[in-house]
Amino acid sequence: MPELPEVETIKNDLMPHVAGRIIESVTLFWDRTLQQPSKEEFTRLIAGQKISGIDRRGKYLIFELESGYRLIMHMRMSGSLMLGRDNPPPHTRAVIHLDNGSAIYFNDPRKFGRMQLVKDCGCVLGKLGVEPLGEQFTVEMLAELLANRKTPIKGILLDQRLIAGIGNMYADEALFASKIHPTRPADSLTKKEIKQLHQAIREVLRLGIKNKGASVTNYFRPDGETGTAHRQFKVAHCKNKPCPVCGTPLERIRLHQRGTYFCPNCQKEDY
DNA sequence: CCCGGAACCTGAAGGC
DNA sequence: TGCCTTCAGGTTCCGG
Repeated sequence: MPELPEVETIKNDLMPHVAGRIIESVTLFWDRTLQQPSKEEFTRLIAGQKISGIDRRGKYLIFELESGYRLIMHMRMSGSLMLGRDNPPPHTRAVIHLDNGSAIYFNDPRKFGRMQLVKDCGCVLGKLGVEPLGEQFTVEMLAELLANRKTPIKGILLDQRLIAGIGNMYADEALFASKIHPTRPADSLTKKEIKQLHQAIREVLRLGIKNKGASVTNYFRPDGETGTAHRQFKVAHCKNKPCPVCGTPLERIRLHQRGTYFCPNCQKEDY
């Protein structure tokens, strides 16, 4: 499940191979992968566009085109991008043909991933919250985001309108690292806990990027390799394993309709 | 405004 | 072995 570190890795891996290339055409194998504009307009507009760079905002990947257009992608649950020049792999939903004979395959078994071509990014990215690795994201800002909110803290971390890029895996990791129980009401966190959580969020995301993303399910890097970040996970997807800190069996609960992993000893429910 | 739940999808895993 | 059910979770939408 591509979250911020996975999308950042895709961006870094892809950049040297596509910067300066011209998109000759795009083939769609599953029409709903394209969100906007219409297939006809998209096909017409995308041909001949030169890629000047790639950016990332939250979990969105943004191809910057020299004309000013932006090709924005979201991998959702199972999407990944592959570089190649042979036959597209199984579950390829779209192919971006480049002018040197290579191609970017939009691979997405579950068909949840989306791409769209826009002139103004604002309508797609405008509602996103702060970049957790950016300078703007301070302890004070996190404190403001949590104030007066009764929602479980994990729900806040997953809300892309508040902080952009954290998903289920890294939310669990950040809460474990800061010893905070996932169901704690957001406004019940102490100043000290907020500071620990702030630091933990940045650390787990940076470690994820350093390890080229976590390949728990469908995530692959553009060269087909897996990331190694999941090997560093202390609780996420570690069902039935002992806590790496105290040895207590990790627990899994359902929160916000998501599997949530934590240590019942290190992350106390009461406060 | 907020919250919970369904929908979108397919493949893997678990139960019997 | 094989069929059937459940689960995986990012985002959007809808109803209360």
